[in-house]
Amino acid sequence: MRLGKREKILKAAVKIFARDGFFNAKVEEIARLAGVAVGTTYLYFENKDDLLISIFEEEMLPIINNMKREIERVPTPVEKLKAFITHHLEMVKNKPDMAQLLEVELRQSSKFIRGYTGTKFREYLNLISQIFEEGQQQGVFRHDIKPTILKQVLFGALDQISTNYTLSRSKKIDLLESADQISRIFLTGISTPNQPR
Amino acid sequence: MRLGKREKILKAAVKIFARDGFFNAKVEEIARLAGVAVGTTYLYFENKDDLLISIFEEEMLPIINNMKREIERVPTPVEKLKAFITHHLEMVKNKPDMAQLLEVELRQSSKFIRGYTGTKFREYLNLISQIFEEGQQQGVFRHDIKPTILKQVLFGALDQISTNYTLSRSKKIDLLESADQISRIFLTGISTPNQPR
DNA sequence: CCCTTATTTTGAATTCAATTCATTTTTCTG
DNA sequence: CAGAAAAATGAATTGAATTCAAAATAAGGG
Repeated sequence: MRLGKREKILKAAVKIFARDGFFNAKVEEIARLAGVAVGTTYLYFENKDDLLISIFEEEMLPIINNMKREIERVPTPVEKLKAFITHHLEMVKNKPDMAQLLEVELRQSSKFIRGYTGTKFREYLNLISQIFEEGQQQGVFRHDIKPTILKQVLFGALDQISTNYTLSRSKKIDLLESADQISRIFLTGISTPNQPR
Repeated sequence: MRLGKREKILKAAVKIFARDGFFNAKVEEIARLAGVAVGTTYLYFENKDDLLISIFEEEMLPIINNMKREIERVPTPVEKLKAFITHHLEMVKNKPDMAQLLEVELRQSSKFIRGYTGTKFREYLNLISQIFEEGQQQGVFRHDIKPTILKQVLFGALDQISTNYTLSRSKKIDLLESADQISRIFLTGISTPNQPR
């Protein structure tokens, strides 16, 4: 039938994965919540891994689009990078279930582990390098840093902070403050030295 | 018996985990390679997770000690931090099996996921914040950055680079170059602004 | 409408590996 | 060396992912 049996399963999987974690989530539970038989799940997805990867790829779409919009809201590369950092951590705060899925659970999928990082993830990372390259062209960012390395370094930093936040039961950590600190470190770190006036 | 049945199992587990990955590794194989029965494994370790965590905690010991030695080799906080970065990535290069275990497979253990990060890991991270605090006291590092955040941000950056290296089949990535780039970004980022002379 | 064929769905049966535990083997003690 | 304690074994249990023969549903075609 047309009206999204696949969608139902995906929605259910997000909930169950978020509640129980990828590993403890039972395919049978997902099927039950979706209102289908276990076997049906395997009609739409190869296996549990594939289910997780599919969620990832699907959920990344709006996230990437949001981020692009957020970035284009401001004019300069410096502001764009700040916007990226802040917005990324805001997302972690606002959609903790999804964040947990993407940051923590995803790493448990063997497909992810085995090198297939997914198109959408790469696309997300490339937003960083694009901003950086733009800044280099305008002369505001240093030329002795490679965009490919920078994008990983910045993402790694953000991801570590996010993971830490997601895992810590008591949400004492102030993500907004973290965003500010990261911006400080990186913007100073990558900007061309001020001309001595 | 005294002569390390536990040790044998640990050694075997390192090999099998590295070869097959945590998830695909079979406890039976580990037992076979160690020359014991499956059941024996469960006499020394609670379960597969515990085996992984134990490897981690045990292998971290020499790594931390090495790192401490390496750091103490140089006098200034700036050089210490550079040493940390370089040495961390050198380790990744020299012990890829272990690196893969620690970076990638470890994240698949549900115990790790569920917040128990392990004492040794925290100790390793704290090496960073200690260096940084020392630098702050000496006035060479900025005071508007929190050591707790910096240690995560720097580790996250290193870890992302490492993971990427570990996963990429073709070892084209030059870790030494990455170390240099990371040093540049961070040292500029966290140092107190040069006095205009 | 009814029959036939194709498509979708089902859930019981299979499979695979982690974990358990009654039994056996080894070590220790007096 | 007997008997008790400790350590080790591996066949049996368990739990969950995955499969697949059978049932339900949809789609045509006359």
